Amino acid sequence: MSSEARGAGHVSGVPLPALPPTLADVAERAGVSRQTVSNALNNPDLLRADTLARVRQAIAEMGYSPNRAARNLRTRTSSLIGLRFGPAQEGTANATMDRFVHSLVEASELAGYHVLLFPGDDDDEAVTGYDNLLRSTAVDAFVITDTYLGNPQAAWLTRQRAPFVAFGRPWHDHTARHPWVDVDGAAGTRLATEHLLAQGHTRIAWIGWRKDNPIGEDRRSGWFNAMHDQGLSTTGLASRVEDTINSGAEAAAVLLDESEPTAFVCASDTLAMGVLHTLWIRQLAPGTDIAVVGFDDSQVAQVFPVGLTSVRQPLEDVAVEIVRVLGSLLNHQPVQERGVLLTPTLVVRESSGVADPAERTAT
Amino acid sequence: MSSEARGAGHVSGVPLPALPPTLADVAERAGVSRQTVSNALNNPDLLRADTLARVRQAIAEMGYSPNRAARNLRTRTSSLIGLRFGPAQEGTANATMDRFVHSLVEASELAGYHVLLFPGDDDDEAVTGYDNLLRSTAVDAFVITDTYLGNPQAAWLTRQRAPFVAFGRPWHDHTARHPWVDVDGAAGTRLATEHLLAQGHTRIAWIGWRKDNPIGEDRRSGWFNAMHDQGLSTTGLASRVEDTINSGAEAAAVLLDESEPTAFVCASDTLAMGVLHTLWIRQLAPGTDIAVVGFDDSQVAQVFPVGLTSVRQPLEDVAVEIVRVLGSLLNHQPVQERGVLLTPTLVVRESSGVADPAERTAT
DNA sequence: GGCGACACTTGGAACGATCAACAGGGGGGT
DNA sequence: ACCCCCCTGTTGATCGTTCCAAGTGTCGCC
Repeated sequence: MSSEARGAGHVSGVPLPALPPTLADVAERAGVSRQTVSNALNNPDLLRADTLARVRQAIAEMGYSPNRAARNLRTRTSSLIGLRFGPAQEGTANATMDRFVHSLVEASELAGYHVLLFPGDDDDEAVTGYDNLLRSTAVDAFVITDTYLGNPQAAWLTRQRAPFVAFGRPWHDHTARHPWVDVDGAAGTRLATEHLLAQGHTRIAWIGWRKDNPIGEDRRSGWFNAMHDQGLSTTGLASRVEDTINSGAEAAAVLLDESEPTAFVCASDTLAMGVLHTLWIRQLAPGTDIAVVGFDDSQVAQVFPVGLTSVRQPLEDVAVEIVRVLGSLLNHQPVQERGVLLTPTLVVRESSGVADPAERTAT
Repeated sequence: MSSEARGAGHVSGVPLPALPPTLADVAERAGVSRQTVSNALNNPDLLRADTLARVRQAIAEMGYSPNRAARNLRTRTSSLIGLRFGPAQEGTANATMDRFVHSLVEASELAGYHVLLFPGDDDDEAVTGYDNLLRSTAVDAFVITDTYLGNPQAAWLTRQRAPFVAFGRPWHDHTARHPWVDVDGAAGTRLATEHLLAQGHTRIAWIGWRKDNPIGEDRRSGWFNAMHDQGLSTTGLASRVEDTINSGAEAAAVLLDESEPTAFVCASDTLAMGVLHTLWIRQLAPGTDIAVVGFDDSQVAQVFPVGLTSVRQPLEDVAVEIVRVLGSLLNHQPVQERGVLLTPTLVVRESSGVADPAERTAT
């Protein structure tokens, strides 16, 4: 084992002693005072180069790492970001949350934060969770993920002056003043539609969610505007249904019978799976006879034998943005933008009719 | 708003003051000393009933909650359980991890713990993560989830005397002495096989993973033994492939051609999806012509038009067991069992040939 | 009435870090 | 030669809780 000084990522080969070393221990070994060691960690610029090196060596030799609790107590921070991890959404093909959490964990780590999960099946439980964590100063900030109509969580957190960033726009609440990060769904469906237009399709159908869902209407507008920009009619080419495979399959059947579209853009991969199902039943080849594009790039889309072309949300970027805004918030720096809107990409696979797309990505 | 005293779940309607109340504030209001308030929280038995009530009322009125950092510092605990949240496994139909994390979060909450996520793409990064969290006393214990052959994480944690519980048996390391909780995969596939046998199938094929995967071999043994218990031959009925849809589809095609099975038991839903694909191509109706059973009860299984019968791991129970063992470990109580093995259930859907199963569950 | 046992309560110290304020040394300007 | 200030590093106090050992009151018993 080398004895050279290493940085924060140091991993000692020896077992942890019963009581880990403290700042004072390191100070004594390095022949300096506690505060100097503290400065070596938090304000290295204040130290002379040789002193800094000496302290760092002592830190490395002893395998010292600052006690979290003590630091938290003194600085009134925790370096923890709270995230409600509600009940698993079984029964849908959507694993967006999973991917997002991964991205958030990584982005947080880079910014020196960790992610703390807490349960909460409904709004009341969620608020109780927020309240407990806030009162006990267990977390520095929150990330909230569902910003559906009238969600009381954002309003409650705002009232408590708790720092938080939302993944998702405050669709119905124009008075909301909290920072948010979201993905431009309309841009995604426009991308999908233009991808199909570029291949000569003119009768491109839409299968989306019910009208009261603002996210669904947003995605729909991308298809709608892309069509009309080309002077193409959308009459009879749109359907609004529940987000289930069966609904998607039925809607596709009806549209095929009544309007003879050559391509489908869907508000979700779940609906797109329904379309694929109908195509199979009718012996129509996805990609060759009829093109299909989904939304979310779910596991099903990736894994299916006929790869499903799908709009992919840049969740990694979303997480990075959220952490960035959170950082500004916590350092009392002004947050320039109220909201950040990111553009998704299109993952092209066989179902949209491009021969051997080899997982191409269009932007 | 009522002014009656409420318990720990109290949610105040008023915004949080700039500085939350402390133990001393509550003590002053209740006309007692700090220690008495502390006892009211941690050792209520020590207080006279009327004093306890008075203190509790003050706590409720002020919306007091003990400062986490101070408590952690003093007691050298954090009430946090560390869980590595590695890279998302895209490209498989498996969302087991997601469901497990949810269960763990809920079970932890009930036991007074929270779950802390940290990244780590490979073993080295994971160990670095463990090391940092341990040295800074940021977590009380760990839960580790992948116990594949030669995983150095368990050995490292053992060497550091860090409390941890593994989800998964230490398959290859018989010297391992750490506690673990796992699901009996063989029992699951036996359940699946016997379910098919009960419906008159005798030529039941197996599609599993490569031989070097002990989990796959375990699951295979359940099918194998169930068949032989009935005096049925398994010759030519087994296939070992990669865990992809395409591999499953190819294996199914070969088996159908060469051995004419009437049912398939698969080591994963991913492979089962492949089987379904081959059936579609060959115009064979799943459930009616050929029965199929998967493993993991993934979203795909639940969501597919032809519901996929699948073995479901009792992840909720796994989480509860893990937290229980963790609790014993942290309270220095002896842990009776080295390992806990839980039995999965079978979720019956259309693909196994039962008419209108209506999501029945067999145990 | 006094004494001891018991039950409950109290003030002081400690956990380990950071904040605030200050001490000594050296260099530059007047 | 003097003053001042910057640079570097030190000391005492503090965050809010729990542990420790001693204090106070009440009660029963002789």
